[in-house]
Amino acid sequence: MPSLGFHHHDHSQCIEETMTSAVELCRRDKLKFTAQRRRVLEILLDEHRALGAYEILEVLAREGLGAQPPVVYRALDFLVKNGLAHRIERLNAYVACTHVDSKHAPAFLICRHCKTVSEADTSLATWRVGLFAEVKGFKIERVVVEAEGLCPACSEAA
Amino acid sequence: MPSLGFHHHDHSQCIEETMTSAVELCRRDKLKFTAQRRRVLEILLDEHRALGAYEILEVLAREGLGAQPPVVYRALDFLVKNGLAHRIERLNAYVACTHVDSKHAPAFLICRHCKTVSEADTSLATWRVGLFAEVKGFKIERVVVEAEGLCPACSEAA
DNA sequence: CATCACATGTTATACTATAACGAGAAGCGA
DNA sequence: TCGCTTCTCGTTATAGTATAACATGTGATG
Repeated sequence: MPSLGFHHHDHSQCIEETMTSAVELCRRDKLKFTAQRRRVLEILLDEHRALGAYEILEVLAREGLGAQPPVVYRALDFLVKNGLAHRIERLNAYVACTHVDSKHAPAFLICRHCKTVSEADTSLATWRVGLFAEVKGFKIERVVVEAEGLCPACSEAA
Repeated sequence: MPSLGFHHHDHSQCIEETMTSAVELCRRDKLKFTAQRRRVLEILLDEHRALGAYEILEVLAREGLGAQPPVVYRALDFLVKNGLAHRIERLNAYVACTHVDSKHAPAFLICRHCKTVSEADTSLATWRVGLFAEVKGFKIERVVVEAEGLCPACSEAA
């Protein structure tokens, strides 16, 4: 089971790799990876943490890249639609995807204290629900799996 | 695996039973099942559907049971905290619980068309996530599992 | 170079939720 | 019964999240 999140890791490399994947993905799919979109992804990547749309907007505004809500929501829509970021429903917030390119049914571990988000690229978590759905003739199109709790670091601190 | 939702069923009985369970639960736990709280639960029970807080508020307002947002949010907090209702994160909306009394880690099937919500009282859906969390030393406190798609009826209609 | 699709800028507004304060009502021990 | 605490309720104001709608710009393609 792949992982990433609550460990120390070479973060600048982690950012770089993801940005590279993103560029490639956009080239492949003929998508426009504009400055705004690029910057929003960078902002998300800076922290393995869920950021609210307005938090991101503040940064963009400081940098002169857009000052109104639609700006950031459009960039986020783009990133989410193309699998470069995910929306965390539980928090009305957004995180960079840490498994670009694999088409995934992600599950998230959300620390309620430090808001760090760890993504499991696993469709496994969903098969039980799938089974249940089948019984009822329900056609699943998307599954949200979000676990909230305490990450190792915050767990110790407490 | 227990179920309920996309079938025809004796709805008035289904409401009555749930209200009875709620009354009993409140007596047992010495909770005050006030008129407002009771009415909000009834409103939720009327439909196996996720209702927004303001939708509920409209009904309350028409009936003179409260006109301001805090009224409905307080009632919903009470119901959710005591397991009589659930919040659907995906929709920022609320549904009556269909498995009162069992302490559950519910999973939901949400029809994106008719907004009907079916609740599976299953901690099964979560075990995979639990495994993943264990690996990472994460302490899970709550898991949100919400599947979105098309229910049998809407599936046929399409 | 005309045009079409898409990206951006901007204003206004809708929807969701909570903070904060004061007044009433119920439970409980002295 | 009194006084205390705790919970419930009413109300105002405001915070936080998201989108509709319309105008403008820009780049790719035929």
